[in-house]
Amino acid sequence: MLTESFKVACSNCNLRELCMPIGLTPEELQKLDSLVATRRKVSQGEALYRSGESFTSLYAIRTGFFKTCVSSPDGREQVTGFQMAGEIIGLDGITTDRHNCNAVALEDAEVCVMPFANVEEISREFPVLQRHVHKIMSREIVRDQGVMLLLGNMRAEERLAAFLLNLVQRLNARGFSRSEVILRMTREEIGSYLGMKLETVSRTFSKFSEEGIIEVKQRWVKILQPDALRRIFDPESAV
Amino acid sequence: MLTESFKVACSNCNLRELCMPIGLTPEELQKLDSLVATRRKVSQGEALYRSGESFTSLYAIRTGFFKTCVSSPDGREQVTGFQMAGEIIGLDGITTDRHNCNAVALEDAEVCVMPFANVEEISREFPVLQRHVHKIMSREIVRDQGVMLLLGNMRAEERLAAFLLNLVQRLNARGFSRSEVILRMTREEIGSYLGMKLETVSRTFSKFSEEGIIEVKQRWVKILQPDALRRIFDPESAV
DNA sequence: ACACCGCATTGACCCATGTCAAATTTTCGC
DNA sequence: GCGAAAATTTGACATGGGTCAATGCGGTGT
Repeated sequence: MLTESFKVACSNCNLRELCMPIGLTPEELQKLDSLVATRRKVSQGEALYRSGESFTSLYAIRTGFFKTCVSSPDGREQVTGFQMAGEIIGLDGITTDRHNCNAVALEDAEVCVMPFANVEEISREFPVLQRHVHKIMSREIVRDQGVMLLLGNMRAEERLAAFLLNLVQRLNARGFSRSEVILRMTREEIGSYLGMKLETVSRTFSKFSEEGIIEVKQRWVKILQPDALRRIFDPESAV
Repeated sequence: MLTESFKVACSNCNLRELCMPIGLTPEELQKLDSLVATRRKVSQGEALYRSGESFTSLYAIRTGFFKTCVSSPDGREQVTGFQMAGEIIGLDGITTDRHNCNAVALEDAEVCVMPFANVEEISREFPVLQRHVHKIMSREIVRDQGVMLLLGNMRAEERLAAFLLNLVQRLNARGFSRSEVILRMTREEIGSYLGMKLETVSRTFSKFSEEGIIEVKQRWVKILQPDALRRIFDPESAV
């Protein structure tokens, strides 16, 4: 029993700085512990939630890697994001009390289930959490605007360069290498996210590889010249 | 003085059902009145806020029409949305305490200035407002995902059809015609929003016009066959 | 150890949309 | 009102990325 409560406590979680507000006092931290009701394991390929299901909770990713995607009425699928440990998913469900996209695990994963009623209740008496929730939602809005910029204005190479840089930057913030990645998603999923076909993704990887900017072997990618990627994405930077 | 306080009161605003939670008691309504600090007029072409400016307030549009846009490091501009009366803008500033996009009036406009500190304070003691704020942010996230789907998967005709349908639907909710619109934005701005060039926007308008689906004369558009537009956007619907 | 199957790569060709250019209409400052 | 500037339309042509098809690679289960 003690071990159980120990296990689901944010106060003891090594991802706390990623999910939760920073610089909390011990008492504040304790309040946060009641946010998380349970944990839930999601195995590779399984959905954490699906579009249309009723919305009850937000989820903090503890381990694993997810994609979120929406589909058009005629079945075309758009990946709207890739999420990793420490990120919060489920925000799309708040407006209509039903989820508006699918969240699928790209590798075996575990999430902290935070009933949204808890989140709202605790944020009312706890301004630091309230502000944090607002920031998380706003951050998602800003991220989405960045994706629109990619999709609306950038060419294939720029999209893929931006994608790789973003990915390693986030992995690096979690203690992984800033130059090597094992992609958890297929070429088709990358393409869907970036608004291009899987063949184009593959070709663009090959092109970067021929130019010596990266080294690719299937899912494994090594970034040899990060500055070259930055320059593709933003010709002015790092010139 | 009385007239002043009368003027900025949500409780007397005819747009209340659009901006604010519905079904409030008179006392609740009165609480809401302290949300809005002042009004601000923005004339056509002027920015309500710009990327990089410090964030202090959300804005409820009272009259007029806005676009929001982000730019890439090398200056390419992406319109991320068009906003009309009753809609809330400024959410992008919450994450970093700085605005992350520009909001520009496409016609003379007036907004209600809601200092975000007020919003947070009042929503702490007022769960209905708290929920409402969360829903507004979530709605924006869902809208953005829909735009990603448009940009990532749809062809020019589908994008423009979806754009027109969305626009008249929102105007209709505000009491305007569901078949006639005067566009407040240029072909270039529509194109930027939809990820296509202004020439393509113009050509697609002309194509719809030749097919008898709409009638276009510069900024004035009349929708003759809304079902045809729906079918373009979603081949299954309304067949 | 082998065979299968999903994923990735590569090539050849094509098309939707971008690019460039010119003519026309509308808007707006003076 | 007039003239300049901006917005729109339309045409001719170019091209990035899509489509279709064949091959290669590697992980998985038996």
